Parts: sequence; C-alpha cells; structure tokens
Amino acid sequence: MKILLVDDETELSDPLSRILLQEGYQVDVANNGAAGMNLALQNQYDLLILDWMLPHHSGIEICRSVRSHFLATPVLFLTAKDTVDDRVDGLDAGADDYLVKPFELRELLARVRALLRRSTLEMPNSDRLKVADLELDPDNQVVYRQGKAIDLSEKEIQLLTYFMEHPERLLTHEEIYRYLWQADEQPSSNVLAALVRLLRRKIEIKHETQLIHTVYGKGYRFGIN
Amino acid sequence: MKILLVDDETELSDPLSRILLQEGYQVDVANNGAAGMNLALQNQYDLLILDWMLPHHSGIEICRSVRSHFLATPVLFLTAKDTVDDRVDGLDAGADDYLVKPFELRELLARVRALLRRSTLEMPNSDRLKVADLELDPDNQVVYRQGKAIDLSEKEIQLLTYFMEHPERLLTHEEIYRYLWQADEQPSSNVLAALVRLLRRKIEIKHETQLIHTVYGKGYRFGIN
DNA sequence: CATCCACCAAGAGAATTTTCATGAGATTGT
DNA sequence: ACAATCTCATGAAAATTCTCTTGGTGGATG
Repeated sequence: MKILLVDDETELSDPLSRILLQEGYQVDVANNGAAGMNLALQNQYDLLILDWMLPHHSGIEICRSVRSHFLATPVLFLTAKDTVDDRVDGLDAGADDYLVKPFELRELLARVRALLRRSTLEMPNSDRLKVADLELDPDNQVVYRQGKAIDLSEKEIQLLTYFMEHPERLLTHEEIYRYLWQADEQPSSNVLAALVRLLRRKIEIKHETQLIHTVYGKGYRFGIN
Repeated sequence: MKILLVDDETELSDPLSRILLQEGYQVDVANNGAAGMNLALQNQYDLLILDWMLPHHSGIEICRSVRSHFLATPVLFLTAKDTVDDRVDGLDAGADDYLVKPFELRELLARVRALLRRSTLEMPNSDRLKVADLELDPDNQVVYRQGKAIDLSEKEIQLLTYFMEHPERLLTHEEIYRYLWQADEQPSSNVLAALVRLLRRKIEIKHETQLIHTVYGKGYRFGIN
C-alpha cells in the first residue's frame, strides 16, 4: 500500500509519515503543492493525504488534477479549514474523506484503513499481474513469459503494467498518454507507437499468441483473443 | 442511484429521505435493524446510510453482514455516538464514512456525493448486448462469438450495435443510413451493402447460423430465423 | 567515453471506408 | 413462362486514414 502525503508543515508530516511507515505502508512525502502534484501524477498511489493550503498548488488543485487524469486514487483531505462550506468544497472537488486538524491519530488511521480497504476490496489482484503466460513483477521490473525472464525498460514496464491492469479492454491513445506522460499531449509524435513496438518486440515476437491488439483509430487492447 | 436509509427516528429519516429523493436518488427506508438487514441483503444498493443504534440489529451488524456477503456497497454511518473510539470502531467495522449527529445537511449530501461518485467511477460500462451466441462489447469494440473475440472496425461496430439493439426487426435502408451516416454526408453508392458484406464476413461466415437477413427491397433484419 | 533510454519525424505499410463494375437472384407485368 | 427491371452480393480498386518501422538526436548514466 503506497501513500502520498502532501503537507508543508514538517512538524506534522514528519511524525505522521513515520507512524504510517510503522503501520506498514509505503509513504512518499512532498512538502509543497508542485512536488505533490508531480508525484501524484507520476506514481500510482493507493491513497493521497493532502493538506488544503499548500505553496504552489492547493490540495484541491492536486485533487482535481488527479481526477481529471482518470485516476481513481482515494483522496483524504487533512486541513485546518473547518466550515461546512470548506468540507463541501473539498468533497465536491473529488475528495473521498475530510478530516479537520487537529485530529486524533487513531481516527486518521481508521479512516486511512477504511479508504484503503475499499481499494483492496475491489482489486483483489495480487501485486504480481498475470495474463495468459505472462507474469509481471512490477516491484522488480521483470516480466516472465513462459517462465523466462525478460528485462524491460522503465517506460516499457509502465506501459505493460497499464495493459495488464486493464486486460481485455480498449485503452485509448489518450488514456495511455495520460497514464504514461503527465503533461497533456498532442499526437505530435509517435512515441506511443514506437514504445508499443519495443514492447511487442520483447513480449510477443517468437511467442505466437498475440497479446497487444491494435484497435484501428482508437488505441490498443491487451489480452488473449 | 439507489440508497438505503436505516434509522429508527422517523423525525430524522422522514425529512432526510424526502431530501434525498429531491436530489434525484431512489431511496428505501427501514426503521429497524431487521428490516434494514433484509433490504440490504436482498437489493443492490449503491449506498447504505445506517444509524448506529437500532432496534433488532445495530448498524454495525448490518455493515458486517453486508461485507461478509462480499457486497462492496459503500456504507455511511450516521450516529450520535461521538467518541474517537466509536468512530474507529465504526470505520473498522467496514464503514466508509462516519458522520456525527447533529450534522449539517449540506455536509451529508456532499459525503453522499463523494461515496456515490466512487462507485460510478469504478463501474465499467457493462452494457453488453447479447443475441444468440453473439455478445457485443461496444466499449471495447469487440464481439465474442462462441467465446472467441472478433475485432471489428468502427463502422462495423456501429452497424452491429444498431442491429443488436433492434433484433428481429426490419430495419429499412433509410433507417440504417440515418443511423450510420449524418444527414449531410449521404454516401451515393452501395456502401451499406458493402458494409453488410464486411460484417457478415467476420460474423457469420464459418458459423452456420445466419444472423443478418436481407429483406428484399426494404432493408435488413437481424436475429435468429 | 560508451551505452542505454526516451523522444522525434518521415516514409513505408496496413487497415478502413467508399466507390465501381458485374453477375446472380427477386419481382413484376404481360 | 418470359423478358424487362430492380435489388443485392461480391470482388477489386481507389481514397482516406492511421500505424509501423526505421534511423537519428540528445540526455542521462555508469
């Protein structure tokens, strides 16, 4: 379970991150909005804990931005702002929960558990993704096909991960671009096609069953059939 | 969006259910635990709003029971119990959110929106159309016939979708043309015949049962027989 | 410095959609 | 029943759109 904590008050984020670590979570910390935004968009967190008031980008901006990139990561706001209007604004910006400082640590941890429980409930996937005779070990950046290990580059792993997390589904170019490159995109270049080619070269050449299917004019579909 | 509200205080549940209705939700109300439990297990709700203290079964029991039946329905606790321990217990029993009475209506509605937003986000559009041994997945631009996936092009999908949405019915050329091509660009030749051929080639050749029947001089009919 | 990787761009190549030519089958009137 | 006429199926090719391949550049890494 990977958590991103974005808060500029180190008096709070330091001990909090330590406690979350003790609870067994992986924790990344950012202490300004810009750093938080980048981390949130570039990594796949299971939960974002955001402060509202932040230098450079507010928590709400991060939340909106994450949501607009189709990431369903749960978001917990952690803030001193405590009018009902603030809460409504935060929740309607896409937050899943809202906790007012100062808060009791136990309640925070319970809410964190509640939010994370949901994502594991709905994704009972083990961290090793398997499709057909392909097995991806994202932590160690390796895929096995027919038992043999295949080394992949960073971008290749990212793409394959995205594919394997959504098998048998049409993934549009736009969705893939958004997942792999954080900034917005215009198909001004061919990166994706090129990347797909590299991945195919490693994954499916010499193994007759095709796994990456191109859907003309739309995107790609990954899976058997 | 279907909501179950379980609360024994009708002074609260009556106006609340009315407000939720006004907001456009379908609402069922139970005013004791047993009734709530039955409704929760027998129907598919998108959200449960539970009071903690209830005659017959507590909200926590309902929550545990729902969870043990592998229903991932979000649960919002609504209660007067307001120690941190209570909150932690509620959340750890499987609740997704916890709101203390008395609460502000706007905040409740915002939290309801937040919880429902999540379930629509993660719901893949599964309006799959089935006719005979054909199953169409328009979102992913695939049809399965006898379990095997067949890739279709954009126009083929559009035509097949139209067919499968109106099985066993005569669809005139004009109707089909209107559906597939905008009014401004009316193709002048026999595109439709050509397209039908392409579709037949993929769908029914090699599978003896004919699905696309031509109605001479009128149009086509899709279905068995 | 050598290597690996991400990115770019352009021509080759492939898939899709439309059009055309043609023949087979259906329909109608006589 | 027969011919004239209309409609559809079919294969092939043109037009269009999109993808793949390739070679190259620059930056980061070791």
